[in-house]
Amino acid sequence: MRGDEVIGVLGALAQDHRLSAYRLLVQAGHAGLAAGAIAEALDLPASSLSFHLAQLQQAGLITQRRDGRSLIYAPDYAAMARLIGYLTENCSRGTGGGEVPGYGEGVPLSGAARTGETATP
Amino acid sequence: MRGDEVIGVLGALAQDHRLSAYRLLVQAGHAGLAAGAIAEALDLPASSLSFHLAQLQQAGLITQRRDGRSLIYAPDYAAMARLIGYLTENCSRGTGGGEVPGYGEGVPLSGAARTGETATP
DNA sequence: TCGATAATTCCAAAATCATTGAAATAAAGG
DNA sequence: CCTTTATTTCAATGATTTTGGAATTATCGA
Repeated sequence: MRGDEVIGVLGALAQDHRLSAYRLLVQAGHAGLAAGAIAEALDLPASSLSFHLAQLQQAGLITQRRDGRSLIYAPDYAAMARLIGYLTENCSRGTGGGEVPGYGEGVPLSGAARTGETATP
Repeated sequence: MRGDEVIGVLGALAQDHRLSAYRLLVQAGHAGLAAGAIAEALDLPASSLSFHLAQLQQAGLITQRRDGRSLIYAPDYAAMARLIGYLTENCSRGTGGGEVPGYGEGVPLSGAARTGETATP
């Protein structure tokens, strides 16, 4: 995941209406929710919600599909997995490579870092 | 971790200079870096960097300590761990609780979700 | 105490982001 | 074809964020 993509995903989630909408979609799971249902749940005007959903979609966090008159939004779990992978690998303890062996708090590397797993298989 | 704290941390990281600064500090590890060293590495005017470091500190992502004339910044790994925990528990697959048993991709619940931990209901 | 160094805080301009009503678009159902 | 329902796009407005120079604060060494 490139740095500018990460910024996009973080920025998309760093807004209360958008984080709420995303969480709602995660709760709804694979089936997703229609835009109207989200607007009602979050008590937002349709046009405001549309703006926020576009941001989430642009960041790759959610997908859109049409079902009759409704547009159904659902989470793209892979994007979140990639974000978590990035943060774990690039922004967490044991990541720098500059630590003096035997120094520090003695906490071993966490699973993904130790095994060299990446979030984008 | 409360929802508004998460927004604060995400917002703090969702800016390229700040994400770069934070990554630099993670690389530097526990020893940290002086503000001037960060400013030089990122090629930023001192006052701009100061603004960004304040944002990161306010979000709890970094700590500040004085060493002589220098102010040394270092990452607070626990804050990042909490963010990753929140995203894993509240924003990832298997988190909703609304899935039909036996349906879906057959991926089992992750640790925190399985044990019934919640991030702040 | 003075001068130099390392930073921050202050401030105003510039840029970006969020919000909303109204108009436009798309699909369904008479 | 016309109406209803669902949602997006547009344009205007207000709010927040980012920037960087100038002023300020803290520390050190002579």
